[in-house]
Amino acid sequence: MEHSTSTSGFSRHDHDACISGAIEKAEQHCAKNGLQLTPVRRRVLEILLEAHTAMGAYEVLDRLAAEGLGSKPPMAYRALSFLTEHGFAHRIERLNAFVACTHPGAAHDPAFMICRACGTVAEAEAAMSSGPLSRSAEAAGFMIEQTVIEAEGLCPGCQPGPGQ
Amino acid sequence: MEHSTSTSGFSRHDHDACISGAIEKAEQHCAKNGLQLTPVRRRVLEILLEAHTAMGAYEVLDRLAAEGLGSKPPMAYRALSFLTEHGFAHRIERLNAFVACTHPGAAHDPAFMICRACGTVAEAEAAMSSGPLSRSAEAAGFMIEQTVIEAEGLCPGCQPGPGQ
DNA sequence: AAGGAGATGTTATATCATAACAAGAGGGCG
DNA sequence: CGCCCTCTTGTTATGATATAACATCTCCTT
Repeated sequence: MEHSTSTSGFSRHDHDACISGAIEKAEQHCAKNGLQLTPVRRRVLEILLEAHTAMGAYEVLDRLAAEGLGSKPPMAYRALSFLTEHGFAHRIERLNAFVACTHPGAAHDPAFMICRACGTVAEAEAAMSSGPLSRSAEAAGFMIEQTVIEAEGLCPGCQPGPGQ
Repeated sequence: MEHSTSTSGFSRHDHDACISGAIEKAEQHCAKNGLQLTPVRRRVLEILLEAHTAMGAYEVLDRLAAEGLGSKPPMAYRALSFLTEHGFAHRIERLNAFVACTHPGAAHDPAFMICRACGTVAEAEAAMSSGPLSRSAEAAGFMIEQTVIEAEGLCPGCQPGPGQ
């Protein structure tokens, strides 16, 4: 497996297209599965997509409140739950924060690279079935249901070195 | 502990020896590196080792308070910080909880298997350098400093099926 | 119109974590 | 010894994250 495009979070890209594309995919997925992408949910997804970085629930809530879409914690948490349950966003445990999924719809076992300097979060495929953890689990007889795989470090743009 | 063995790390082992061994290793490491394994720190490590499962900071604090070793959150958090900073314990991000390290001293990049039924946490070597995340990071030019690898699922003893 | 399912709005509270400052213990050294 | 320095402990207060519980509303179905 090789798909360097899945790690494009650190490279330049057409951000408007990336946002509208993700929204469109979410709409299609909801239409197909009888889910409601309500105004609040849609707006939260847009907010996450625009940020292109992990945002805390209260940070999202502040934006919602500023737009009159809700002012109490459950409003943000419920929208974020909906988005994460249906694969439109992911929770980053390390940061207690949320990030829009960069390739929604595709069944995946996500892994994240978090830049500690600029806060950018890039998503990659974990392909757990081939990893060392999977082998440990098999050896121990452990049945994996969900995985959290998060790497923290420096993205290419934030690394020191010649030319910086 | 009333029993010298228990089912942990998903397999039976001599729990008393596992505790005393870990404490001894911690003492040696501290002596060698000029660190102070004070009564509170030592007791918190023992508590984590006895539990052999992830414990929340306030759960640890309750135990400390019952023993007159401290009653305010910073007491527990400071001891836990010391233990995690020096590799005697690990934080489980998924659970906002802490677990004693099962093989302290060895340089490692830990991975965890968390049983959602019984709460047991087993530690495995992640061997990140050989995993898919490492390849994605290399492809993206991302410099990994720390990793969080946590699998949630069912341990052998909690899986449904014949004979259970 | 009645009823159900899902979504929203609100109150209150639970849970997890740290900033900031005061005070003690112990060592090194003039 | 007396002073200073560092580390640790003790305490107050607050910040940050998250959810339980219940009332209401909308829309669809019957």
